Amino acid sequence: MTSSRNVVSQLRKLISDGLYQPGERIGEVQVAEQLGVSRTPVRLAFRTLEQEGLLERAGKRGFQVREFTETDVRCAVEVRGVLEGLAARRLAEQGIASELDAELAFWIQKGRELLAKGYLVEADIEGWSELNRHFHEAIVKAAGSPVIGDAIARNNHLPFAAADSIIIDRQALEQEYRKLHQAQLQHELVVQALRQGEGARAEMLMREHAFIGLRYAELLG
Amino acid sequence: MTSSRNVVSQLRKLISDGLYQPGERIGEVQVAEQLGVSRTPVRLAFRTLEQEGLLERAGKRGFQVREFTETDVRCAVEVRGVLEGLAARRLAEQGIASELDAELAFWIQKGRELLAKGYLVEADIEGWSELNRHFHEAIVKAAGSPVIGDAIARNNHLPFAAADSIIIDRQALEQEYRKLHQAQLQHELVVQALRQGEGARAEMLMREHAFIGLRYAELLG
DNA sequence: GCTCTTTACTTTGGATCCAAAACAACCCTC
DNA sequence: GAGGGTTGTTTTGGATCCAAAGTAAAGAGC
Repeated sequence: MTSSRNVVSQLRKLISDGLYQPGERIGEVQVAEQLGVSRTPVRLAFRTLEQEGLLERAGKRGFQVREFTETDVRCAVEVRGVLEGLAARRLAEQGIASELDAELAFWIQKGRELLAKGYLVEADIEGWSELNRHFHEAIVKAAGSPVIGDAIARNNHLPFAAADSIIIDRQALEQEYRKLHQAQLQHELVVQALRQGEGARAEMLMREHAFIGLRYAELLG
Repeated sequence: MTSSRNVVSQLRKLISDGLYQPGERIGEVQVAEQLGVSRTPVRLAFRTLEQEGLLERAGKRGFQVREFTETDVRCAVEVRGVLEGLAARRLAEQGIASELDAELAFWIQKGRELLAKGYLVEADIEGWSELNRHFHEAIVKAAGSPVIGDAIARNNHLPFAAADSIIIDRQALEQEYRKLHQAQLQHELVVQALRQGEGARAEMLMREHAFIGLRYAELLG
């Protein structure tokens, strides 16, 4: 289990680092040697990564690294949007427990503090990524069924689809500050809607929020 | 590959047939013997089924059959609804090719023919399942990116979530006829919306359509 | 010279073997 | 009698071996 789990995550990293190019055929022995294990855990990992969508069957034999188009990226983001929107709507409809309310308030507060000084520094990127992930996870988790969370988790395996994969341009922290500021506002609006039991509004806000990493840059630049 | 693929689908069947109870621990050797193969393909299959969500890790060792609550079922149906809704909206927004238009028209026509006689016979169930699957697949496929289709496919691995898993009560074909009649109408409305480029309407119709197997019975009874 | 066939090599799939980890039962000690 | 440690059994994970399928290359026939 130790090694097997590691092989999966190591392979994920190798792929997203571009060591294995999209469309490139990927062999069991090759990977096994590179990671210093036998073929067995690699074979197991291939099956997992196939299901995750990072690998695909290459013809009649073996696997290849899946390649993603612009449209794929956009779709993956939209998929996350509708799924998180669904989670938010369900949550608003069933009402939020005071414990969850406190947790969301906590991450909202964290966001305010991070943005309070009016600009971004390098270290803030990690901080935002952290609070953003917690915020989204809290909502999805509270939606009542692991099924939605699983669907999101599987979608998030596509490296560009996860909520915390918001592309941050370290060269343009000024612009990124405005983007995160907007994201923070959206977080606060979502919480507002959740508290009021406004299901449709919470859903739409979450759906729009998913786009922030995708097409906000040009507007907020 | 032959055997490996088979092991996955055979196991899926054994699980959904209830031979392995939800929550029950499932051992590699046990399954291997039952299917007459060695442990290797079973181990591979377990990883696949874990990702599909039918199995889950049982503590520190092995797997167990996942159990699903009422809420899980409802959520899985809703997940399919929002995803197919997303596909339909994208499709409406980008416009449908004449080839797809013809295909959808074909399945619509099939549905009309099946329901034309005014009642259901046993054999119609299979026929409807067939055309229904084709109809849904055509829309999802045409939505432009495999990402949405993959997300739906993964969700459909939950046996009760797939569009063609509409529960048909063979004892009450009268009632089922009304249900399928309603489903047919919804199909036609979706096509209408798609042709008109009415994205939001297409989306909402698909989302509602997902519920038909779930909560229509009591109303149409 | 081109194509088809056969052969050799590469790579994956399945089975078996071995080691390590987990679980359970038992015994010993306090 | 209870708790903890130890031992033994079960089960999984990793490595290796063998067979089968696929691909590529080379040779023969036209």
